[in-house]
Amino acid sequence: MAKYDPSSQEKHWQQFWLDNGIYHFNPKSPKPIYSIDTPPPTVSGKLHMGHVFSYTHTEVLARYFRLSGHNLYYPFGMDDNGLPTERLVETELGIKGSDLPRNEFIQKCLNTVDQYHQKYRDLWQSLGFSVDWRLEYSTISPEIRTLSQKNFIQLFQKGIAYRQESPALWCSTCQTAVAQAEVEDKQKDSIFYDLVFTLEDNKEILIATTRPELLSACVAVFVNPKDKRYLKLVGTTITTPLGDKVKIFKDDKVQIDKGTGIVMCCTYGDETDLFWKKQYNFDEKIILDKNCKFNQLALSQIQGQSVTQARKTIVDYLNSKNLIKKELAIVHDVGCHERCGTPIEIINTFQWFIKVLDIKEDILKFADQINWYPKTMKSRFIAWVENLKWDWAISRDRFYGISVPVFYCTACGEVVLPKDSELPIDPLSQSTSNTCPKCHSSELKGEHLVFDTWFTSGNSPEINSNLNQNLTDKKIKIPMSLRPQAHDIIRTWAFYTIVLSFYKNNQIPWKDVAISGHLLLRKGEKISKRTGGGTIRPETEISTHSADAIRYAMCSASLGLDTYYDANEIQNGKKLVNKLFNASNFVISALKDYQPQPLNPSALLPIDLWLYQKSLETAQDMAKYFQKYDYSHPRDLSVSFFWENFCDYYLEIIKKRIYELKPSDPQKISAQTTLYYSLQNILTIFSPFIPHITEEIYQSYFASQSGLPRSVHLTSWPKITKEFKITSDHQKIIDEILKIISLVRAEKSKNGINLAQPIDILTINHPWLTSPSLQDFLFDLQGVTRASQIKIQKSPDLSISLKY
RNA sequence: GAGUCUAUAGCUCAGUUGGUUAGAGCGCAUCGUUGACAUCGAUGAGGUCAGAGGUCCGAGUCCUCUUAGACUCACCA
Repeated sequence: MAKYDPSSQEKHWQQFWLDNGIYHFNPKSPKPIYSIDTPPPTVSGKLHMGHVFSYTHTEVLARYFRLSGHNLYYPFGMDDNGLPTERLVETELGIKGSDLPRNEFIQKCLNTVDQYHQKYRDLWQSLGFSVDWRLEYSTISPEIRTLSQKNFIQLFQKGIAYRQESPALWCSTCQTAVAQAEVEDKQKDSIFYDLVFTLEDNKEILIATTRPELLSACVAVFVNPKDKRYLKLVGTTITTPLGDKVKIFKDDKVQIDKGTGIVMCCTYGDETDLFWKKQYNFDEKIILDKNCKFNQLALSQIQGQSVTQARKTIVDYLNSKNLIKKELAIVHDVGCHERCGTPIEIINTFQWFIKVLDIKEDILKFADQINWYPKTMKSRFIAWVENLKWDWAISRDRFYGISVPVFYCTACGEVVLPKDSELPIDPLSQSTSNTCPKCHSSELKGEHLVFDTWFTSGNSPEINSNLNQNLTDKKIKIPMSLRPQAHDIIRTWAFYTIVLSFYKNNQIPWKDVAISGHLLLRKGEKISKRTGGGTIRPETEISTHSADAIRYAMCSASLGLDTYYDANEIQNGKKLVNKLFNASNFVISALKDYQPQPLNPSALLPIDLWLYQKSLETAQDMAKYFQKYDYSHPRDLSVSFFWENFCDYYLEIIKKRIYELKPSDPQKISAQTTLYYSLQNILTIFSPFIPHITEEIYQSYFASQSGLPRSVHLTSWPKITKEFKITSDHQKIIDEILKIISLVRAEKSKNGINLAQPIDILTINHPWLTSPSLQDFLFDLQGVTRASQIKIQKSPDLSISLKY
C-alpha cells in the first residue's frame, strides 16, 4: 500500500478546500453564527513560530465550532499600516521615510505590503487554516481608512478625542509620540554624577543625577520631608552648577537613601518631574526639541546636540570647572520604545488623545461582562486599567498610516473637519470643501499626524461586522463570539478594542476572550520581536514535518501557558498521522464486501456497541473542553480513544470476525457497521487537529458514499444518544474481557512469546463470569488471544493460565 | 516595591467541585513482530507532588509563611 505523503497531499487538499469553498461563510444558513475577531498580524517582517502557535489554537477551535453546528464566521486581516510596517520598509529598502516625499514613501510601503500579504496568506494556507479568504481585510484599505477616520470624527465631536500640546512620551529614533503601552523597560548602564550646587550661604551641596544634560531645564530641587539633614533648607534658594537659581521643596516621592537624598526636577526627565511640575505649578523650561536635540534654551555648548552627545559635553564642561565630585557606575531600568529600543524622552508636542482616564470604572465593568479564558488573564487587564496614568495618545508623527482627518484654519486655528463623503482623506495631499466653522475662512492647513495602528485595529469587531457585505447579507452582530489573542497585547489590543467599543456602541465587543501564551524556544528564551525565532522558520518546519504534525504539536499545552517548542511533540504528531493512515486503510479494506446500512443498536454485538458508544462519549467529553477554549485535553482524549480503545483493543478483537466469517454473517456485518460509523466519528473528532490526513482518508472512502457530505470538514460533531448505551451488565463483562486480554498479553510477553502465538487452552479463573454470560464475546476472545479453546473456572480472584 | 502565574517521574505536561494504590507522552530497560502500522506491539523500572506549618475523618488539590523561576506594573532623580 502506498505511503501517505503529506508534502504533496497537504497542498492538494488545501487547494481542494479553496476550489470547493468548503470554509465559506453561508449567510443563508439557519445555524447560529459563531464569529471570530481574528487578530490581524502586524506586517512587520516574517511571521515566526509564535504566530503559528497562537493562530493554530484559534484555528483548531474554529473547526470545532463549525463541526458542532455553528455557522462559522472566520475572517482574516492584515494590519499593514503604521510604524511597524514603516520600519520594515525602511530596513528592507534601505531608505528613510523622512528623506522621501510622503506620497513616494507611501507608494513604496504599499508595494512592500502587497508582497507580504501574499507571503502571510501562503503561510496560513499551508497550515490548512479554515479561514474564509473572501473575508480578508487590510487595515490600509480605503474602506477601513474611512471607518477609522469616521470613528475619530465622532469621538472628536463628542469631545472624547482631543488635541493638546503637552508633554508626551517620545521616541527620538522613530520621531514620534508613543503610547504608554509601547514603552518597555530595559537595563542600561549609566553613571550617577554628584554635581555641586550652591546654597544661599555659599556652602556647597551635592545632588546626584544620571541626566546632567538636563541641568539647564532644572526648575526646582526636592528633599524628603522626613530627611532631617536638609529640612531646614526647604524654601531657600539654591544655585545650580550652571548658575540658575531655583527653590528647594519637600516631597514624599524623594527617597532619602538614594543618591545624596536631594533631587533636581527638570522639565522633563521622567514622569516624576511631570508630576511635580503639575503639582507645584512650575514654569516649564523645554530644552529638548522633537528631534531630541537641545535648543536655544539649553547651555550654549550643547545646543544642537543629541542627548548622548550633550551628556558627554556637559560632563566635560562641569569637570573642567571641578563641579562633579563623584561618578558612580550603575545599571538601571530605562523606559524604551519596544519597537526600536531607544530610551523614551518626554517632549512637548501637539498630539491627539482619547480620554481613557475618565472611563476606567466603565471599562472595568465591561471586563466583568466578558468571559476570559483562562480566567486569570482578566486580572492582568484589570491591573493595567487601574494603573493607567496617561490618556491614550493616538497620533504618530509618521508617514505611512491612516491620517488624522482634520484641517486647521490658518486664520483662527480652529479645527475643521472634512465631510463624511470626502473620506478617506489625506489632509496633506487632499482638501476639504468645508470651511472654518468659526471664521468661515477657506484657508486651511492639513494635519500631518497619522493614527497609531491600534486606533484602527481597535475597531476590529466593527471592521469584521462590515466586511464584504455582499457575502454576508446578515450583519455580523456585536458582541462577536470570540476574540482570540496572545497575552502580550492585553494592554493594547484588548484594552483599546474595549475602549472604542464602549464609546461607539456602549457594548462589549465580544462575549469571550481566549488568550494564548507564548511559544518559547528553550527554557526562558522568548521568541523576540527582533530575532523572530532565529533559524526556526515556520515555512521550513511545515515543509519538513507537515502541517498536521505542527498543528498537533502546537496544541500540547493548556491555553494561556507559555510552552516550549518541543521536537518530541512534532514526532508524536507525525506518528499519529501515520497510525491513523494505517488503521484507516485496514478498516477500509475490512469494509470491501460491506454494504453500508443504517446504524441499528439492536443489530450490534455488545462489544461493537461498546466501541461505538465510546466514540460518542469521547466526542462529548472533547466538546466540554472545547467550549471552554481548551484544545489540549480534547487532543489527548481523541488520541487515547483512537490509539488504545480503537487500535490496540477493538481492531484486534474483531479481526477474526472480519477474516473468517462470511459477508452475510450478522456478526461480521455488526463489526463492519461499527467500523464504518466509528471511523467516521474518529475522522471528525481528529479533523480540527489534523485536517489534511483526515480529509485524505475521508475522500478515499466516505466522500463517495451516498448521503455523506463532500468533505470531512462538513460533517457534524458526533452526538451521544440514549439508544447507543450498552447495558451495565454488558459493560461489566467487557471490563473483565479487557482485563483478560491484557493478562494474556502480559503472560505471553513475560515468557518472550509472540502475541500471535496460538494457544491450545486459555483457562480463565473468575469469581462470576460464566460460559453463558461470555457467549457473545467468545469468538472475539478466541481471536484476540489466539486460543483454540477457552475454559472458565470459578475462583475468588481473576487469573488466567495458558496451555500451548 | 506591588500584582499575577508557575513549581508533580530524567524531559514536556495532565490531575475538573479535597475522596481508594498520583497519570500520559517521550526517554530508559526487557521482550516480541510474516495479515493495518518498527512512524509498531507487550511488559516493566522510575515520584517523600519545591519546603514548613495549618484546616479537615481525609490535602497534589483549600489557607498561611518560606524558597526558586516567569510575566506584568511601578521605581528608574
